[in-house]
Amino acid sequence: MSGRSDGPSPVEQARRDKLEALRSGGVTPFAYRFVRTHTAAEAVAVSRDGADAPEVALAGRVVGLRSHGKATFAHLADASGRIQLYFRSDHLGHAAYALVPLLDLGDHLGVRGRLFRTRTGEVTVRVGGFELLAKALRPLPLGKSAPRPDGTVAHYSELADPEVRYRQRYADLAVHPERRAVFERRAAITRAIRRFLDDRGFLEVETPILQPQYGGASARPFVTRYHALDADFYLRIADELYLKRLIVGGLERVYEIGKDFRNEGMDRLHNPEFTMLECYQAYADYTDIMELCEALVRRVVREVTGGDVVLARGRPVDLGPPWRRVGYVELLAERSGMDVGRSDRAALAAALRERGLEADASQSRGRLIDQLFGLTVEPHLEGPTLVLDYPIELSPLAKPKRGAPALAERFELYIGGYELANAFSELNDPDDQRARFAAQAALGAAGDDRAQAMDEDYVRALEYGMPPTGGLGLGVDRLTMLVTGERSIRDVVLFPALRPE
RNA sequence: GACCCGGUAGCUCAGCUGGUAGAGCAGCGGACUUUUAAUCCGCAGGUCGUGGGUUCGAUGCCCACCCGGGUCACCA
Repeated sequence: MSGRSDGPSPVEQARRDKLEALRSGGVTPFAYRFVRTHTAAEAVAVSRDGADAPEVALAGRVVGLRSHGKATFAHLADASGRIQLYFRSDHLGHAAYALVPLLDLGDHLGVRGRLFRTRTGEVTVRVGGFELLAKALRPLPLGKSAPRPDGTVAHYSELADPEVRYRQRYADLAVHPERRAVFERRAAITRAIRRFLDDRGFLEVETPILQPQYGGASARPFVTRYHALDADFYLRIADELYLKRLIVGGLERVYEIGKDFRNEGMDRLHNPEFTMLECYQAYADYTDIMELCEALVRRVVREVTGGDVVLARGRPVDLGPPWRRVGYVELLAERSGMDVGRSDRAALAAALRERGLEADASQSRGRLIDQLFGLTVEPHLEGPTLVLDYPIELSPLAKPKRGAPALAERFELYIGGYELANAFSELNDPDDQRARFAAQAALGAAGDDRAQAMDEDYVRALEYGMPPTGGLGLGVDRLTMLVTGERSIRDVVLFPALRPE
């Protein structure tokens, strides 16, 4: 990677030489503002042939340069697209044209001129005047592209190294308009989520990220030091417990879209900080949330893509109704042959070892079951599937299932082989909650570092009375992957976590 | 964390069984007033990820480390 050495590279030196030449020619190479009349796309749209072709003022980055002696063609790109520029010595005047060779790919330029069409029909600005707005002292990896005979477009010398793309996202975005489009879509997704929930009477709230005690999920936290209080604080792993406190407080429908932080590994599906939607609805149970979840996902996908079909792992997945609803235990029996209701820890560990996993019977039953599920079931959940009724020991914040107390009223949404959402009928019996926390604390004492801890204040809140409530957590990054067809979470997070350079 | 693959010019890549590196694009100089991967002529550009080792000689082989990607394991 460049940029760590002391001096400028020869290419950079050439640009600095031009910078000095411009300065000594009286040009200010870093301007203060430029008033434009059109974007590139607007200019192309309004262009007409003939004498009344409109005069435009455009600003953008130089992304192509073709010098022909006393004439030069260039392409200027802004957020809307690109447009061709035509500099002519006799049209611009000798003095102004003399500055054209001092331009480089990547420079920001403001241009004024009348639109015309070239012989090949491309809308082009006949530049009557231009201003350098910002000199690019470092060469951008601007690739080239050309149409192939089969109609597709061939790209040459594109920025391809994923490390550089993530570390220097500014360069990636500057050079790849299609990368910018992914993040525009991401914003459209969160807008659509907000619109959907606002329409249903949900209140958007913000709860602490910096917490004296973490909870609401089974995960290891990041720990930080709060000097004023001389105490360790945690970056939240979930919004859950705070949002349900608000339900106790009488905010009947609340949601939050925010960052959670989990001190776990990173891969295609996991970034240590990620964006989660959580919403809670009083007087609802998990069947209401199933309806809400389906409607939410389908509406977001439809608003952003215009259809019901998304790409998961490169394959199309139809999100049209109905979505499959199937029991967790049933699925596990179907795929693994194990009846988890009857299997003890030794049998579960043996089943895991059969499948090549290191497992031993000292792990908690819940954890063994969950591993077996992850191994045998998850990868097969291609189409949208609501997996229902999890073992209760995996779900310390969910109500027992009516008529089947070994299970919890909980579902997870799977699409494309990965988990997208998690929901339950929220446990609102404070004594039961206290007992569940105590059981978790015992697992923690036995060495499970993801076990949840007793939260006395949360139990106190429940003691004031929480109405029956349905809650949902949905991974916004993963939803974005689905909607954009991206295969890695790093391609939908602007600045994914990386090792320090 | 384990395993596999990779790191060579600004970018994309080549480099045979070890003989101190090549191409295209970008850059620089020249020609060119409707080109569009512009073209043509010429030039320059590299601690071959880092540090050791083997060897007369290492980009290539061996070891360690750094960084990334993929797969698996755990988590959303």
